[in-house]
Amino acid sequence: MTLRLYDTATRELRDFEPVVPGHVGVYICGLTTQGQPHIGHVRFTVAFDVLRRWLQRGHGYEVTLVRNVTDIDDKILTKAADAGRPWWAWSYLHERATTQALETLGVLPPTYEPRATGHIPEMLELVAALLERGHAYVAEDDSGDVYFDVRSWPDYGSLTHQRLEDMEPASDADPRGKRDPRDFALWKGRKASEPVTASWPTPYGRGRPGWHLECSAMARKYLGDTFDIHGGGVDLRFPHHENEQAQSHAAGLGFARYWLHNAWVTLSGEKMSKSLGNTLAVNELTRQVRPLVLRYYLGAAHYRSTVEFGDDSLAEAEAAVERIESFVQRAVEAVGGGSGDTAAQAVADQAAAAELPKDYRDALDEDLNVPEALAVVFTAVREGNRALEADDVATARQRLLAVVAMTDVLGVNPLDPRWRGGGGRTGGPADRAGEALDTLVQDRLAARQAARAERDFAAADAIRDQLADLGIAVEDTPAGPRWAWTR
RNA sequence: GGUGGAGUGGCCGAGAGGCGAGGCAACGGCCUGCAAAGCCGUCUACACGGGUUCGAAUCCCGUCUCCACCUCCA
Repeated sequence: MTLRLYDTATRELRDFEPVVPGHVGVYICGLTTQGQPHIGHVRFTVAFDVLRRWLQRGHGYEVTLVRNVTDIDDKILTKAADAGRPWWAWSYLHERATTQALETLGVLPPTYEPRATGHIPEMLELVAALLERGHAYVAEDDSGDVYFDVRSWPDYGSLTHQRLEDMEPASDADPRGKRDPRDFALWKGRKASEPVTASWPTPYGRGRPGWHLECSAMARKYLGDTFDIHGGGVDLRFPHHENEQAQSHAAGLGFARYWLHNAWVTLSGEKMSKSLGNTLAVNELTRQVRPLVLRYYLGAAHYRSTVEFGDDSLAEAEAAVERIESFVQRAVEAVGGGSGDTAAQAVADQAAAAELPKDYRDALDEDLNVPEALAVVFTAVREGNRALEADDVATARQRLLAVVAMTDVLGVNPLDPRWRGGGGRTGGPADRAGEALDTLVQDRLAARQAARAERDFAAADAIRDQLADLGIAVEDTPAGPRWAWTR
């Protein structure tokens, strides 16, 4: 089946066909570097991480994923100034924090992550093209601003299906030298109050890029004049993406062929955003739950559905994750012939080549229907558990490989080595401290087994209680007792 | 004012004319020294009012409520 994606521009599901057969170029934007990353940002990258993995694993495409960093804009300059830091230091600080948060959550790194400030010549090239074609003009007030002339571009508004006359002109915007209040800045002349380091020489005077222009310039540079997919959050549709499209098209470029937009994580029904101050930072939540659980939570809903963050959200996600993990763990032991990393690795390797169930493929092909794909995962988990109980090793093995392969595409594969080192529930000995702990716990478990053999259950339970107080849960299985972290 | 989205069982969350998605929670059973995990089963919902249809959560008309964008914002 072919992949179908919901395209914002046409408001319908469209069969996906890349420009270059076998290759897909994806440009996503939205990561800002004005502050600490919150789970709203992360949801966006998680959604497109699944898209990327599905394009690769499900369809064999070679994917070039470009995720931009807009490292200069009004907000960064303002916030940095307030903090008494250079704007570039401020931006880079948060860029690193963001990269780290995404890594923690298992978001694969993009193919490239270009910074706006590294692409000034490319942007000026676009400005020159737009001026030459009559779709831009230099402000007549000597400000050094260059504006896009929206009335010169009849198609303006087509991405978001709005007519120019219906748009409310930016109320707060300083009209400066605009011919029409809806014109937007391609380039901003330097103001005396702004640091010189935040300006570059141009034929129109010193200045800095306006928001929007960097994406047009960088997408073109790395993905070509016409590329496949452009993604971001719904709030970026207008003005950001509308303006990007207008300036790129007006410059004669084909630009994006599919527009994908993801919905919010809300808190008490309201969008989580920096301006509302109701954000949940990634590093705060990962103190409450394991990264794998947070990743599951953020990726479990359909990307175009709003997700409401509630008190029980993370606990539910944790229960769901543990259901998958506990099957995988039991199955690896039964099928892989051991519980060590070697057995797990062998299973992971085989899963990488395993066939994915048709229902699962169909679900993801239908505009990345992750919830439906997860239903297939859980069905396989149940069938696998049943097979384990019936000692049907062949079926258990088949379901195990399917579950591992399916969860891998969703970025929540419990066997993925990235979740080790404190991340994994099974707490496998990932380092020397872990090994030492495991040895000690095994010793206690042996003592408990001895007590149980003598039917001294009081003694056995005392050991279990002691371990429980330390956050270690003990489970008895046919293969013997097992321990795992409870938190 | 313009544009877009949503209202589903105790909760989360898919679906989009007929076959009980799935997860969590709860309850009953099996298993277990007891647990845990697992398995089996129970809880049969689609904002409201009309209509179309043999049949509507799904289509049509109307109403209500909520959210988002039009200004920085995943």
